[in-house]
Amino acid sequence: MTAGATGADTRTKLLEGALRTLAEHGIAKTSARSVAASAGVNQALVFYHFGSVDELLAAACRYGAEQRVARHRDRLADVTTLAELLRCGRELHEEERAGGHVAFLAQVLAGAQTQPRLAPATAAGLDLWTAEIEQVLVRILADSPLGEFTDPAGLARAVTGAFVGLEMYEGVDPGGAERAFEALEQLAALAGVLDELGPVARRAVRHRLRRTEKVQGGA
Amino acid sequence: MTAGATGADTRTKLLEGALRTLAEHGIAKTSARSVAASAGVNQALVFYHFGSVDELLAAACRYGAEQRVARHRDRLADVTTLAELLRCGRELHEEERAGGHVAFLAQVLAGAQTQPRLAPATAAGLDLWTAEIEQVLVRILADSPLGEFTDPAGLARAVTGAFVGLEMYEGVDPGGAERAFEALEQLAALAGVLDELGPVARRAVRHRLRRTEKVQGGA
DNA sequence: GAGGGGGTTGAGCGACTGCTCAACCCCCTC
DNA sequence: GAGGGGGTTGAGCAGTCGCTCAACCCCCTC
Repeated sequence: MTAGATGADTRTKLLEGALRTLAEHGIAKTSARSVAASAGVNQALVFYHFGSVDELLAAACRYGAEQRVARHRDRLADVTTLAELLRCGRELHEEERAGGHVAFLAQVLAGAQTQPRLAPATAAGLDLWTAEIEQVLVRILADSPLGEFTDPAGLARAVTGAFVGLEMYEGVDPGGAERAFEALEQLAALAGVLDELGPVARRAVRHRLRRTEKVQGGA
Repeated sequence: MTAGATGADTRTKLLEGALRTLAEHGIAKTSARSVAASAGVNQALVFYHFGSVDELLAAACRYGAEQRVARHRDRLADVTTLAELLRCGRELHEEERAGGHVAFLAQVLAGAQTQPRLAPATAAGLDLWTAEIEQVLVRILADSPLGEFTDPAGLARAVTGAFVGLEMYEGVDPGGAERAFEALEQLAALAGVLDELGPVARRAVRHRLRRTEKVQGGA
């Protein structure tokens, strides 16, 4: 009502209103007026503080990703096993889905496909997760025979993409994500087997990889 | 121009116009007028043939998924290895991305998160892919020691979700999907190792799984 | 030739969009 | 007390939205 505030909290109100609107109503119905209403603020302030709706969404994307990553960083820091990483992802899935805290990323991600101005911010938001996951993967692969044959950065990107994709799939067909996570956890257990086999596996893997590369090179 | 046509091809014109508009301009800018313009048809026909924009999008989602799955079914039928499946996915990624033929699914998927009327059609479209992938997985796992420990249906859903997620990630940050696919292909090679180890691996996997279940049950 | 129905058309309604703007409030500095 | 600037407000413009509708064209049946 009054104008006594610093104005910085109006910015955050708008950012959080944008995240809420994105998650609840989707990017198609996210407008200056709907975000402002969710933030309890006049719609003209969107343009005063951010210049345009696109810039607000880009800022909200970064803001939301930073918040979420920071919130889960501690838990990810404890992960040292592939199985633990999957359990962590599953918990994250269940916790955040209720609050729609991951949904906003999916919405902006869809919008960014055809809106060049949103793409950099969305990529930055996803990269925040990818970087965090890469650190975990490096730790996991450090004392595993798999370590020398995999690229943690590429794998981290695959994990981030897979998580967002699964999250969206779950949104339109609830219940399937649980089975997917269970299947992936069973697969993760197999990786543990290689750890136990040790040098034998290491030699077998090396042999197998050479064959694979030959086949790929010949095609 | 003239009205001599059966009217059925106006329907398909609209469906393909919808797919084109979704892929090129995103769901936020997909309207009756924009789709009709892309189809070279009057905008009122959207409501005559489909009743509403939502219904057109739902129909287009099903139509597009069926077309794409049918187009790649033959190639998937030849896949008998995890490595081959990944190579196939990579080829599909590179071929379709140029034509935006997968992008429409991602767009409708995002819209369906908050638009209940779109969800069933989107889920059906994704399930078409998932069912196809599940068949491949069953074939792959048939004579592998992994077969008895994994759930093909859950895994298929994970694969579909991961593919769509990666596709969208690539859309906002091009170039990373290649590294992701390479990393996954290296991982797939490891699965082949287990095949070669045969009964030894089978026993080790069984042992490992029992331990994993115990840990999960205790937590 | 009269009638009818599937398919098509352009105009138009009310609602909503991004964005602008003059006016205003509050607080700080002179 | 005068002035100024950051922050806020409601009204308003031009454009697009989903959707409706009366009119129309073509072909088929009597």
